[in-house]
Amino acid sequence: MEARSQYKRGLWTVEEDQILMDYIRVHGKGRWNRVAKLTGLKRCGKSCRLRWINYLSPSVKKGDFTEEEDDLIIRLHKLLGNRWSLIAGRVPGRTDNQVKNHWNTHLSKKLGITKRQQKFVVSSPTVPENDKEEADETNTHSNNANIELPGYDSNGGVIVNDYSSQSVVAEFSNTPNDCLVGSSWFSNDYLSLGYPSLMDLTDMFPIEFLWDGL
DNA sequence: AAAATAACCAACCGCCGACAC
DNA sequence: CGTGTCGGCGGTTGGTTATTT
Repeated sequence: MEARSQYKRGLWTVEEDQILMDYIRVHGKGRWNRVAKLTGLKRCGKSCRLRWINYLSPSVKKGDFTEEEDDLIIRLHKLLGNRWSLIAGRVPGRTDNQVKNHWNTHLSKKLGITKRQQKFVVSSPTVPENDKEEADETNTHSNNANIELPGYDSNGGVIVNDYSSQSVVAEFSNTPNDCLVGSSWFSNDYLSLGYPSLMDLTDMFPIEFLWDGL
């Protein structure tokens, strides 16, 4: 058991960075809890790992996000929701922390998205009244309650299979109407209003499958 | 110039799943 | 099967910097 007080917290110094980089040069990545033991660095394994991944790794791109990166992140977030590691995996040189911070401080404001709207509720079979209203506005020409898609239930929830045991019915907040996914399977009707965003489709399909639609 | 407020972002926290024993 | 360790994730905090009053 690690005594929390034995480890230093807060911002990393240049000296600490150097120690960590030296360790990784010799021992490679991983086994983060050994760093403190082998180097005397007073940082816990988690802190070391995070420092490497988010800052020290040569693959990390520093500096401002470009318009292209912004656009990519926006599209990916529409597709994946708050799955920052998945999004970051598609934005070369950016970490999940960078993407998350950039979204929360810049892009969500730019798009006028509140935190509440970013979240979705799992296992709730009901649609919030506000969302229902918005859904109706955006989809007056169809009665979506009668539409059933593979993986969806008739209440507008999506049945998310984890391929092992249970299924859960997930409920989603609205997504913006302009669907950027090419496949007709993901037409606007299914993306707006009470219908789930594409977020949990990643639980049903490989990311590569969804990625082709971007 | 100083205080108050907002914005930014690095780092921490709690939780979870995989794995070894 | 239970337990401990490790790595990974998303949400949140808090320190620093920039801007406003």
